[in-house]
Amino acid sequence: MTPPPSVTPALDPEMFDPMCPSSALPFQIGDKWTGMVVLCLEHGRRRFTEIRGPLRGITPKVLTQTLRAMERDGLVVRTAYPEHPPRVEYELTPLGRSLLTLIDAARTWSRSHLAELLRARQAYDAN
Amino acid sequence: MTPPPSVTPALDPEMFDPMCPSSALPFQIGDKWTGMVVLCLEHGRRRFTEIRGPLRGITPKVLTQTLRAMERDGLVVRTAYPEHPPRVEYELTPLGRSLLTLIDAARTWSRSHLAELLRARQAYDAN
DNA sequence: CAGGATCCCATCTGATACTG
DNA sequence: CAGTATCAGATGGGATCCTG
Repeated sequence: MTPPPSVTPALDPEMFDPMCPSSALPFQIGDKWTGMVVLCLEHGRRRFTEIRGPLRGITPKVLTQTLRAMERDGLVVRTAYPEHPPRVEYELTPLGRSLLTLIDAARTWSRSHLAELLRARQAYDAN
Repeated sequence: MTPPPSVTPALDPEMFDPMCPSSALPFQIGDKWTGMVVLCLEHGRRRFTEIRGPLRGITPKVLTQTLRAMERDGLVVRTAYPEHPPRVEYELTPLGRSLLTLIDAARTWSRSHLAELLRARQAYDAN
């Protein structure tokens, strides 16, 4: 018997390619993982472990820190169900969802300019 | 005899109000000071000390680090004049100037949503 | 399953002093 | 003036182990 599936389709575990140079972006949403968490929650709520999947290598402690900070800032709501084993779901608030426009602006910038930045960096390092 | 004025009007030493909650923004351009440096250079090139003014409290070491990183990424060009005392000017490249659109997106987001974020934070901390 | 508790380290930032 | 050198502190992120 499979567990009841989330309302939303499963997250692609490789939605954040570690080889993608987005880590070179000259801007960041919140802390290191905040932007990726927002994207994980873009299409509906997710459980703790579900979010953890695409965030390759994040430890539970750090994910908890990230989610707590986001909850504090009103970006996500946390819902704990009194079950055993426990189940907790996180969902974007409208405020959290508003960050998507910023992430989109960042992506647009990247498509237009990131290659140039990386070229400049290589050229500089060649000397 | 006053020194030859920069091409551009002087920077307002209080253009970055330390009491302004922009430090609470859930996003950041580059490192801590990068976004502010971009804004300092928005209207033309500036000398090292000129940039340092509005960036209250930045040490020369950190400003140098910031500017070097920006030069590496092709965001600014550094021009040193062989004079005594030395004179160095920094100027945004078109790539660096392209960040202004992102900064603008951030500002737009702030105007619409930052107050709400701060309210959520206060409410959370009240418990 | 969803975390809490500890420990540790790298990085970032700043303070201070000095120099071509 | 525009840095460099050195040192100290804070902070963030991660590894590991443990638990309701």
